[in-house]
Amino acid sequence: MPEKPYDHSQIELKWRQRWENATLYQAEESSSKPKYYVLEMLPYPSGALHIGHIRNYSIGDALARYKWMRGYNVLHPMGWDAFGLPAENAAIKNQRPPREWTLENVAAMKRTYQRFAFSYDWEREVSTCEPEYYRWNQWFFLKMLERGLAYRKKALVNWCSECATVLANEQVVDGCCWRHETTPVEQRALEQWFLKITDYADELLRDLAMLEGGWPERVLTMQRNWIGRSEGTETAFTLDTGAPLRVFTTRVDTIYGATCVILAPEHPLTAALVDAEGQARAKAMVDARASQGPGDVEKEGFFTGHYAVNPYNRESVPVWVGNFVLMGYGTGAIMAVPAHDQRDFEFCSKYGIPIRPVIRPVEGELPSAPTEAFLDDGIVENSGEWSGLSSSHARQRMTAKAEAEGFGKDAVTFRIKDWGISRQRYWGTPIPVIHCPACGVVPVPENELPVRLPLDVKITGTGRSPLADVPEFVNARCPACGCAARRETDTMDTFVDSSWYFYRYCDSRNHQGPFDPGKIGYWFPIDQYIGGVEHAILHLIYSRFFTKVMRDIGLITNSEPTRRLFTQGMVIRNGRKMSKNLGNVVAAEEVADKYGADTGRLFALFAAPPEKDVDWIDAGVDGIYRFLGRVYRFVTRSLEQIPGPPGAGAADRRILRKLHQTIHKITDDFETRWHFNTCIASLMELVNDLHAHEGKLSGPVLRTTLENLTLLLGPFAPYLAEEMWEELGRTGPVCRQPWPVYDPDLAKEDEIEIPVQVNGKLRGRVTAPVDALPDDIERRALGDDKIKQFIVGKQIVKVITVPGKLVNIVVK
RNA sequence: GCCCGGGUGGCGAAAUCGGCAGACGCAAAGGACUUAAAAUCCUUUGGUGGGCAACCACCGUGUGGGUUCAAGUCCCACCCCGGGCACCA
Repeated sequence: MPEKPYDHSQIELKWRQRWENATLYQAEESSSKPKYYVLEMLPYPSGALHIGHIRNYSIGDALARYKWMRGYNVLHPMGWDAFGLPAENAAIKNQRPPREWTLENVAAMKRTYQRFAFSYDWEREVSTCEPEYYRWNQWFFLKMLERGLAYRKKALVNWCSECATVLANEQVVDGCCWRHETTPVEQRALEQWFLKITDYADELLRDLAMLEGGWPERVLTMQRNWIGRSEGTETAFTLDTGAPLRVFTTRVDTIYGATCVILAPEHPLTAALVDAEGQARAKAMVDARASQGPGDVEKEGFFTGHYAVNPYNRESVPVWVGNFVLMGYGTGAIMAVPAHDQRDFEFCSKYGIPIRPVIRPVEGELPSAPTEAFLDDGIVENSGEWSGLSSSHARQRMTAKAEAEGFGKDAVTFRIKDWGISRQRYWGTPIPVIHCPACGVVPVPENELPVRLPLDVKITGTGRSPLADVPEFVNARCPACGCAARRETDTMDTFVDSSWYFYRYCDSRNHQGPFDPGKIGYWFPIDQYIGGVEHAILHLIYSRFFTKVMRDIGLITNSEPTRRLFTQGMVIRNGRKMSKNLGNVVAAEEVADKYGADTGRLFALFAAPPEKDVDWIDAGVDGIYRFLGRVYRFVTRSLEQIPGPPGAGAADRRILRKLHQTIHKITDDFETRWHFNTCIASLMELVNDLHAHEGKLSGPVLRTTLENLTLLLGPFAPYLAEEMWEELGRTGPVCRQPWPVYDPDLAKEDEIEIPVQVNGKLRGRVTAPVDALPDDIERRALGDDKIKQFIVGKQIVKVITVPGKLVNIVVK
């Protein structure tokens, strides 16, 4: 039978048509099989998939197909993070309604997903911009409002003038907007809605321990730092006005070294203590901080003219205002201990404030004229009754005293702040409350949800929410008293949408609630979540928070959404992450046109191990295309050999050995480290061996080898595998065939070559049976002619024999 | 500054537990087929030196030390690249 050329377009078109209406990838609702929930992060529908997306989804898809073949009931869904700013920007630019633009993009991207044969259960598709979805955002918001987890306050917020909206702290990168990297974030005072993630700060931190082993250590560390728990003491100095001035410190053991107290410029006491000139200076500090990027900023401050009394030693110290003291952390005021805190040291040195050491090293002297702060714990000195105690001991005793005498207490502070979710934008979930002149803020009753986003809205991109200019939307009746009232016009941060979408997949058509808790009980937690490391703190903290709130509401029983997380590396091109914004994308469709989807998928996985960043260069894609063609032609021209008689030649044994070694390698990788680049390399080796033994293989061995090769290829190149399966006369989708079974006996070599070193240098090789005993191997090594040249006339000190690995002869 | 990654041929990479460095692929060179080209197939390909030759010797995993019979892999110090955090009291 002549070989057939590899026509990727024809093969992929044929199977795409056959799979179109199939239920191939649908998860079973009730099944005796073990469940497996594999999830890739849902994309923003920007219009086109690029090769960076393909890499992400090829990893998840290979895993999903492997798990099906291993007999799991697999849930592998996909959806759209469909709200967000680009739709509004596109609307301004092209005069297109955001919804139309978004739906078109979704349709185009869905076609690309299907073209690449990603195995999603599209019956469960979720799009966050649909009222059926966002009504549950609103519902969760009302639940949080009931529980005091959603609240409103006037706050200094991060404002991006480019987005014309507020940003969460997590969305500020290097002092600039995360989407507009050159636009500095300004501070503005606005009434904002917040979700009280700080109520869960302790639990979010503690439960990271549950994720240990299943999540990358790097992500756990980033979350720990972000939550930023620190234990210390809150204690009150007494101002000369008689008012208390509370400070937070982790080093109360150094308080006898406090030589001044410093307020944040926006601290309420600052305005109360200083004159108009001082207030102007403080305001200038706040503004300067907002426009400053990261990096070392010169410490500045001024004396308020007031003093405060240290509660421990009754000493009166000056009260300063300092630009480096943060209002948002601790109490917004610090005691400055220049001898034992480097920042305080810099500040006090600059302004001539005394530096008084009170901690000495356990083995050493109290420094007399320090040139930098001594930061370590040590022995407390010059501190009255506490002198002589160790730092940690002193902290406990001194805090206990504060508590007993009522001027202080144990305190824990967090770096994480409440999550500001108000956005002055149109294309997002309306916040379901009504502002009534009589009743104040009134929640929209549950049975009136969803509060629908009006669709015919003029988007201008100026300052306030476009919804404020839609009278039919704004004008409402107060649900409580019925009088005329104004609807909230802010919409929610889109990170709310993505905080719970993976629950909705389990029951995406439910109209009674966000989902049926029983279905969550079956599918959760997610067995494997796959996405970019750029979401390590934003999405991955918010969604953990939502899970805990949902649990406390009684909707679910799990405390964490995700058992295992895999963060794949970025695809870099021209030195930047591949992104439509940066205009450096390689379009998935172009690769599929030229080489086919299978080649695109395989190449994305072959370039590097999946956790590593890859610099995208097109060179190399030809090699993958050649490989797939080589496999296909080999199979088609081998078909007439397959009915041939059995045999037991050396070629048969060698191919079966290689086959089982390959099965072992790939299975092991799926179960452990996912180095699909080497999996593909091992398939290439197997195919190279097949070519080397072409014409020498018996029919049955040829058949079993080609069939298993097809199954091993299935998770990576689904189209070609399906076509080969059919050519081989088999039926049924490849992704539902049992995974090949590794036979260690067949994989075993019978004779191996063992390198022989003399004094650590490779000098020759001997062959020995694979299970030869060390004595036997050593005898062969010492008897080898080549080796003899290196040891003759010398004294053999010792011989190290590692069976199956090497022999090292040490001579003198 | 602190905390993670990483540095291996011309290039992407491999070496999973301290045991033959460079699997697999790209690119390149040579050859077969072809009127010719493409495609395909075969061969060579870390560096230096030597040999007609199958080969042989020496060097080689960012740099310098160390441990070990044996180091890309472990330890110490340093350099460079990428990422995260960065006045968090």
